[in-house]
Amino acid sequence: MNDERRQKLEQTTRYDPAEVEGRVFSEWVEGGYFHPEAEGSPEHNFSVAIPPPNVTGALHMGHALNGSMQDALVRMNRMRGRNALWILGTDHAGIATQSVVEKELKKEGKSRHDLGREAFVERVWEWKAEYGSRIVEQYKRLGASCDYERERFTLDEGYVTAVYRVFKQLYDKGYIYRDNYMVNWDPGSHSAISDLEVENKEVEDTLYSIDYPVADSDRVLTVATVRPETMLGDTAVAVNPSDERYGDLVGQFCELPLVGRRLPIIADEHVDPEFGTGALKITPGHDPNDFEIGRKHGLEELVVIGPDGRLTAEAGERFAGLTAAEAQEAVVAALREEGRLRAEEPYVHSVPFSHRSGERIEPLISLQWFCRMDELAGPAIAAVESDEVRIAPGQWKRVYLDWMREIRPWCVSRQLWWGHRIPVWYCDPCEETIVAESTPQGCGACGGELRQEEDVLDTWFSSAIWPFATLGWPAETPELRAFYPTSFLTTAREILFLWVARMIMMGIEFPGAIPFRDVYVHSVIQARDGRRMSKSLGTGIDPLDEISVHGADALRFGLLAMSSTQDVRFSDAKVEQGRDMTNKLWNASRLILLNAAEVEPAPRPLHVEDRWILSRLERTIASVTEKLETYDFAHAVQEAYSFFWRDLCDWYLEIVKPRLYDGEEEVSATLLHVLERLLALLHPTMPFVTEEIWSFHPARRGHLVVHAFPVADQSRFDDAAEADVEDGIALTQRLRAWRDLAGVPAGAMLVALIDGVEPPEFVARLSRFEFDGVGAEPVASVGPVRVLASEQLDAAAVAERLDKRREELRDEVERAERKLGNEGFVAKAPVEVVEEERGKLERYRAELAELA
RNA sequence: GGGCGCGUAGCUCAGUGGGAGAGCGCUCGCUUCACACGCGAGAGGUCGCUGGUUCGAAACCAGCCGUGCCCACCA
Repeated sequence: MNDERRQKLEQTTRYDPAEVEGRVFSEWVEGGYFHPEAEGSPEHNFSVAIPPPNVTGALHMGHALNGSMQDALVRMNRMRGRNALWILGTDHAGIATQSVVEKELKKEGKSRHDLGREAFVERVWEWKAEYGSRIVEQYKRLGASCDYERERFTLDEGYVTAVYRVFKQLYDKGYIYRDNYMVNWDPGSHSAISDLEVENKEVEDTLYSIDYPVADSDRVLTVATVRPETMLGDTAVAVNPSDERYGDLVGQFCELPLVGRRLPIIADEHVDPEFGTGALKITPGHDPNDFEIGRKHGLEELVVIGPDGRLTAEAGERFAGLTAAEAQEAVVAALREEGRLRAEEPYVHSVPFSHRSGERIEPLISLQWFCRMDELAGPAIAAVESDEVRIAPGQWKRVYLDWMREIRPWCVSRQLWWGHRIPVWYCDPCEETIVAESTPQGCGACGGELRQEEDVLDTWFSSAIWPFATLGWPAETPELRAFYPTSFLTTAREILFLWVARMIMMGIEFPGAIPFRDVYVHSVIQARDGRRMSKSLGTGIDPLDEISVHGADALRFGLLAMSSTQDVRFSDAKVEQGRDMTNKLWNASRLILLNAAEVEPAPRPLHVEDRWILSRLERTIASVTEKLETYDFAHAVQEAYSFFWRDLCDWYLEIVKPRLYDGEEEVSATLLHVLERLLALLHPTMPFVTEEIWSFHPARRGHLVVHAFPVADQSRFDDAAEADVEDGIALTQRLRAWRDLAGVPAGAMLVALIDGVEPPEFVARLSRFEFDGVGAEPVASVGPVRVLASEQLDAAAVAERLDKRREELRDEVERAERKLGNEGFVAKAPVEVVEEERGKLERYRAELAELA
């Protein structure tokens, strides 16, 4: 350390993350530490594919937690000398990105249709070029050690190749097909969306009961509906086959009010005889259940509501052109007028909404592309059942399996412009359909001109191949050979089905191997009040703000410390605890670095406390490592905290200060050794402050980011030293407490004698006692310490203190006696437990006798 | 309707069969030569309720109450 550096260390009494983080991060990037060569095998390397954030996105707490966990593991494995790759990139996020640019256009008074498809897509690319890297920059603020040189985008050139290859192969296998089918139509984004993008919410509607007259009879069938406007598309009325009330009507017809259409009365198991009158109107065009029933019975599928949410000509000229809401009003009015409305009552039920746009889903029949999932699901189920892919915590494994076993076809087409345009071409003259990986020259059959499918693929279709497409698949790249399968994936549970399940299926189908070994489903960080963190609710907490105020290490520590398997509320206190820790790390390091003699770091124990701290250090290394390896980040960081704060700072540093100030070589070497190992241990979770401190460490040969990760040295475990020092600490605390309660001034030195074995030297010093007192009368006992009378002591306060202690001891003795007096306990409890209890009882009795 | 969680100190949370813990907050005392983002000492809990298993339950089982999430096509 030169004079300038030493001066900086001396003068900086407070750790300043803002001054450190940018500088240190640049050093890492310039050092190329985050960019591994594509060498070695996946078994020896360590790789993680980041859950690609949306290009439109800003870093939120979920990313920050997720990133802190991934970075901890990537850094730990990099320090272990493994080739560690953290793949970074962003997702084109079809609907989200398209909406952002459409909003921009709207400010200019234009719509995407004014621009036309090509110009609009061009415009989105421009937007992406300008704003799309924001979130990547934010990951850097967090300290994420991603490979920024290998950044990918789900719409970049190579990625499109991979997506088209996948589509074509699934099509050739017969999994992908086109069909007219009931889909979730999102009127907000004007597109079909998948089941997984639908969110059910409780809504209060009105349940209308409507009389449908039975043809050639004076009977009526009363049906109930919350959407009377859909009756215009009714093509049947159904009853349960076992329902005796209607048995004679099955096969007959009734007449649809307002329209006059003859509706067959059919029998279907799906109808619940208990609900309402037990008669169900069937609208195959606008209700998923009715659609199923309609297909089963070969009913006509009338479309009376169009994709624009307005009634179609099919609904009759009286209603055509109205919005669904207007039509509902008109239909109800007309029914009332005709005396067909039997009842209206408030009705609470759950209704599907678009997760994307928030609008109420309009179930529609439309021509879409689907992917059959059964065949893909089989091996993906087996992989998880056999723990080839391990999902933790355990309950999520079952959730995954349950969902996979019930998997349904996936609607993969979206009526958007921004995304992977589906690689299908149609030849209108000869009605040929061509699926190809690249644009065909013309129709092979008739040579005619081709027209590409207008729809794009669901964004999740491209994210499903993320772990291997990012490594260059379908080309056989060195990256793919070195880093696939990846090692680890961490994710929020909300995308377990949307993303994780699909990656497993695609990984097995295409590269032919699972995409990752371990999946860890992390907790959700809620707002401080327990609500969801969300921008629209105004409950979001910006990780960048936290980093600006407290530093990235503080936020990382806080998030890891508060994370667990259950959802937790964001805790400012935990981030502040992390901030305090960075500051204290800095200051404890200053104490060591500025005072240590010039020696090589090495364990050189002279006293019991030296053996103790070395033992505690190695045990902490073992334990923290084990917890990181099992994704128990919360306990990992809190245990490291507790070793550092309590063992090292509160006790060891206080104990050895005099030796350190004396320039003793042994303690200097030991402290430098402890500091080196501690910095390395903490680096994966608190990378900035540890790297910065390391830059002042005399043993530094290179950056800490590639320093060896410590391996616990079990030969330093020392039960005897730990017991002796822990006893000394306990005695010190009792003496301090005794002083406090007896009202002794903090600075006063007391005199005492030791009865029996001398405790470690530090006990007297840290409790401000002199154990060589002579001549005076003993006034109290604290363990083996006989406190002697002196002018510092107030006799009344001492007496009160003694009374209190006697009271405590009597309680303890009584408790232990009661327990040992229980025959069941003595007979059935393990011997060690009983022996331990006997030992306690003896000690309490002895101390009580002393005080009597 | 099915499934999964949670209910422990004022707050946020650990703790899964042998004497209730952490961080923050609170009280008292410290300008002790690394750190007041600090140091020392404290106060504070019938572990949601009821029953059961056990020598022993915050922990295991059952029921109840409260609360959160996921899945599901009863109009």
